[in-house]
Amino acid sequence: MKVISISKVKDYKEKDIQVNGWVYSIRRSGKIGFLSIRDGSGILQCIVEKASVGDELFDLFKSLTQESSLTVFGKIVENPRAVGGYELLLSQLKVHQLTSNYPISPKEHGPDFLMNHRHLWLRSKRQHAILRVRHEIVKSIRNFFDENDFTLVDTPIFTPNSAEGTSTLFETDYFDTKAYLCQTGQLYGEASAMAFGKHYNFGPCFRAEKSKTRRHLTEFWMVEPEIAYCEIKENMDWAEKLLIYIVKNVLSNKLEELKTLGRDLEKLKVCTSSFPRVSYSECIEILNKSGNNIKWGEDFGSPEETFIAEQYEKPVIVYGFPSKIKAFYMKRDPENDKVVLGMDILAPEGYGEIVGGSERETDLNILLERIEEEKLDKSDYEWFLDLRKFGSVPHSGFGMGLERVVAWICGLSHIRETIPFARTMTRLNP
RNA sequence: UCCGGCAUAGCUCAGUUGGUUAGAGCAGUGGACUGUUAAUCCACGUGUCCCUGGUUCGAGUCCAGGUGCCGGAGCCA
Repeated sequence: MKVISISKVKDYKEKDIQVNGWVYSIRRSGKIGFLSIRDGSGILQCIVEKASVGDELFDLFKSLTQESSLTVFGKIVENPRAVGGYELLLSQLKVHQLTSNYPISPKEHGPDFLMNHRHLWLRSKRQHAILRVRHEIVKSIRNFFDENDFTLVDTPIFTPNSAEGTSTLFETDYFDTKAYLCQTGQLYGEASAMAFGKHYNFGPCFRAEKSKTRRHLTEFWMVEPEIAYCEIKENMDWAEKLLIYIVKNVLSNKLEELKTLGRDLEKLKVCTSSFPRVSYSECIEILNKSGNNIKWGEDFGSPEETFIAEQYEKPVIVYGFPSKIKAFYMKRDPENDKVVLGMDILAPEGYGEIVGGSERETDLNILLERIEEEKLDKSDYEWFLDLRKFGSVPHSGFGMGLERVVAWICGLSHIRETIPFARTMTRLNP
C-alpha cells in the first residue's frame, strides 16, 4: 500500500493508502471513534467504526494515547464534517510505540513549563505553524538574494575581537588565547563585497547582554547583505524590497499557518508596497509635538521607538541619526557631518527594530579617527582598514534580525517561540 | 545592573481578617454514547503550599533573607 503524507491526501480520494504518524487526539462516541493523527505535514482524522473493524481492532484503538506512534491504513474519502474536508476510513492499524504520560495536554500551560518541554512542544499545532512560517521566511531571504545575484559568503563565528566595540560578547577559550562569538558578520561582509560585489551572510549571532525582554535572545539569526557601489538610498530600497518579498511569499504560501496563528492578514497585506521614510530630525519633532521630551542628539529609548512605529501601519524607515550615537564604521553625511548615513527599520504593531544598516565610511583617515575616539584597538582592524587602501568604493549594507521578523509576521507576543530552541539569559536547555 | 510581579496537585489556578480536615477545572483511569472537532455525562486520585529563619497559642496566609521564573528599563536584531 502506498505511503502518503497528509498534505497530499486530496490527491488520493477513494484510494486505499497508508499514513505514518503520531496520535494527535482521540475522541470516542460509543461504537465510532475519531482518531486524529499528525505526520508533520498536516493532521488527518481517521474514522474507526466498531462494526466494520471488529472488536479486537476497536479495542486496540481504545488503548491508544496521545503521541503514540502508529501507522494507519484505509481509504481516503471526502467529508465536509472533517477538518480539511477529507478523512480516512480506517481498516488496519499498527502501533509502533504506545506512549504514556505525555506531558503536554491539549489544555493551557504556562510558558516556563512549555519551554522546559520545548523538544515536545514543537509537535503542537501552533509551534509547528510558527516554525513553518520561519522556514518560508528563510527560504524567501535566500531566494531573494539569489534572484538578485548576491553571493552567499559565510562569515566566521569565532572572532578575535568585538566588531563594533559595543555589545557584550560571549568569551571562550581558544587554545592559548581568547576568542569571542560573533555579534555580526558585517566587517567580513565588507571584505566579501569588495570581492563579490553583492554579498550576503546569514547565520547565528551572539550577544551576552543581560536583556530579559520579549524581544531579545542571546543567540539569534541575522541576514546581512553588503553591496559595493551602493549608497544609502539604494540600501534602503534593498531592505524594503526584501521585506516586501518576504511578506508576499508568506501570504501566498503559508496562509493556513497564519490562520492557525490567528494573524490579522490585513495588517500584513498593507505591508506589500513601499514604506514611509522619515528622518531622525523629523522623528524628534513628532515626539516633542506629542508630549515626549527628547533633545536632538539623544538616542531613542524603547518607548520613543514604539511611539514612532505606532504612527504608521507599515514598517517605517528612519534615517539620518546623530553620528555620536552610532557605530564607528557609518559614513558621515557629506552635507551635514553631525549625522550619519544610517537607517533603521521599525516594524509596526510594536515589534521594534527589525533592520539596522548604513552606508559605510570609506575614508581611511576618518575611520582611524573614529577608531581612536571609540577607544578601539587599531591592531584588531588592520585587515579591515586594508579594504580602504586597496580600491575603496562607496558601499552599504544592513542586518535584519530573523526572529524579530518572524515574531512580527506571525503576530507573536514573545520572540522565544520564533526559534526552535531559544537561548536566553535564563535558558540554555533543552 | 536597576525597577516591578509571581511561586499551592502532572498542568492552569482559587484559597476570605492568620484558625483547626488546603480546593476547583483540566489531564489520567473505568463506564455510557455511531459524527466528534479543547465533545458531553457518571465514578475514582493526587500535595516538601519554593527554601531557611522569625513573629504567633496557631502561618499556604504576616515579616526578613535566599533561590527560581516572568517582563520592563538600559542595550540592541
